[in-house]
Amino acid sequence: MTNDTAKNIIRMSELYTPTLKEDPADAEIASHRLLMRSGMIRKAASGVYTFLPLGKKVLAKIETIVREEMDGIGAQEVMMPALQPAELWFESGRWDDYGPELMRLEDRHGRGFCLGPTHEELITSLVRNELRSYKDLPLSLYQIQVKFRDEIRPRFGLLRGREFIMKDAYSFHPNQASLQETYNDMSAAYGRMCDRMGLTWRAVEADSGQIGGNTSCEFMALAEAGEAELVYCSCGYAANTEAGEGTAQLEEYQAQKGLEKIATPGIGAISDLAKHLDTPESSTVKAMAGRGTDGVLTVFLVPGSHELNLIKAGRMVDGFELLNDDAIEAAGLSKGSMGPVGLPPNTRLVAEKSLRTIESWVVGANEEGHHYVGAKSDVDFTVDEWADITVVKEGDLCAQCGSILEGARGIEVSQVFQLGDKYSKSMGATFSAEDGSEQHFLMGCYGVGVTRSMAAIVEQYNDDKGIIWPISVAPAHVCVIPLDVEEGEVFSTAQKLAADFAALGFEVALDDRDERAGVKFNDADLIGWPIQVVVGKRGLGEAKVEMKVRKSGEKKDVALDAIADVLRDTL
RNA sequence: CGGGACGUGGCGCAGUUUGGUAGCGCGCUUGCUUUGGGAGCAAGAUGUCGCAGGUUCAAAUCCUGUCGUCCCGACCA
Repeated sequence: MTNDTAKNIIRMSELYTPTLKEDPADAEIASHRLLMRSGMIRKAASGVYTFLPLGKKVLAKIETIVREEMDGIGAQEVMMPALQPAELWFESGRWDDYGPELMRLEDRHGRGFCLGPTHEELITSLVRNELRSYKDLPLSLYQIQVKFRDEIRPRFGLLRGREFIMKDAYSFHPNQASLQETYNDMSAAYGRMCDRMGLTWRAVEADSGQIGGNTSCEFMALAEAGEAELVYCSCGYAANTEAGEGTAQLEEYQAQKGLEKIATPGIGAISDLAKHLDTPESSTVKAMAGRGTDGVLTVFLVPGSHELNLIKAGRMVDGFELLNDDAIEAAGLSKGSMGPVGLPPNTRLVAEKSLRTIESWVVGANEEGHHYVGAKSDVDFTVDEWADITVVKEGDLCAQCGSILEGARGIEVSQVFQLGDKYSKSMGATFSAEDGSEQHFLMGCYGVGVTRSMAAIVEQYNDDKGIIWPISVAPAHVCVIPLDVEEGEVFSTAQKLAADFAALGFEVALDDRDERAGVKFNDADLIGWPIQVVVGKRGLGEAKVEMKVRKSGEKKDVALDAIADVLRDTL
């Protein structure tokens, strides 16, 4: 055994891994509870965590996977500052647009800075001076670095922190074809990363949010604890519900001869209305009123079973905001019984396209305590525009193939965007094209939540005993557990096995603590080593050790001289 | 920011209703015994009861303010 090999063995007697018997009071979801209990992380403040030695090892594993995939598609690693001058954010306009989520501060001279929540500004300012010719394009740069976002509500441990580690990559292109090519390479690399981390995932169509741009795709680790909802279809279509499109399956309210006003005293909510009429919510129509920056009153009609998608509404009406209760009244409308019949003049009426599949609508009568049944489009009211404006949901029909969409929850572990020229234009980043003209770069940006991925993996790999790390990200491959650490055959055999495993290239932990068997077994299960090799007097009498596979729980006795081979075959 | 809950040794909690000067389990220290799934016995150490005011002879307990934390919502890579 060389000294180098010995140094690579994680000695539990010296390792700082304070495991907890009980769940911490402030941790709810599995990843938060188990990462805390296994001594991998500790909280410093709400949404701010320290990574202890084992947690740090897992992070390093994830980072290695990310690096290998980035390097593999020709992206180059850089390191940008977390502390960024405010001027760059003035240039892009995001000093104002980003809102309170941006961590702002001043230096002693009163100059403005922020702690970077993302790095489009920084990287654009970097390359605009040095990347001058189309001959140098395309170029992809990335970094793995800490980010800061002053989240409204940090939660779920590592899933939504105020400080977190992200891999962010940025690409620069002379034209759309080049951007598309890199975007495709990145997407493929992201899929491979998820696979290598062992995640069960789906790539979904996404909204591009605050980052800007148009084409965007999110990589979701499927998990009940996830904050995102998504729909997917057997044809391959998948989308975040905030971005996706589907056709709502609606039901016709009992055939009506014509418009009929009915009294619905005290009924405001769709659920109450549906109950009152003994009809499904999907046979009713809900109206939502708001105004954009142009001040025109706009009423959106969506099926009672569905929600209005405010992102889509905002895309149709610039600066759209829903009216509050006072404004509803001031506009001459009645909250709880709003509808398309008898709206104030000059109201813009937009209806969800799925509503075309039903003829006779149940709608509000714009009069408190009253609704209409049997309202018909083009007879009783006129829709100005039919559009996709609902939040898609499970059970809707796929916009691409017409099959029924399935629903799931997911953790957004990464996202790819095509930014276009949003930042190169606002920040004046240009290059000389082949024909000699000055053109704005087309950009892409690509993020991976490294710490979030770690939590997502635990969400998918745990049981009532603890974490079950996939081998690719485990803090070590195998833990050798001697049941006696006094001088003697048991301990010396365990030490030799650990050294042998390490010499063969395995990552090894040795639980050389003077603890009882139960403590070691429970900690090993909690920490989640993929393989445990137990060395005890009982087995050693027959020259055997016990190997336990954490994932399956399978235990078997293995002859000492065969254990290395069995280990290799199992890993 | 709205709604809800909670801050008591390192961790998990009781005690607060009805004020009387702080307790349990785990962990920690020492010793003996034990040793294949979170050991037993014995002896110990550790608390400005989040913080600041106030009421009272007396405050963990009542009142006011404040800070922190978690959950739901709005928001968001």
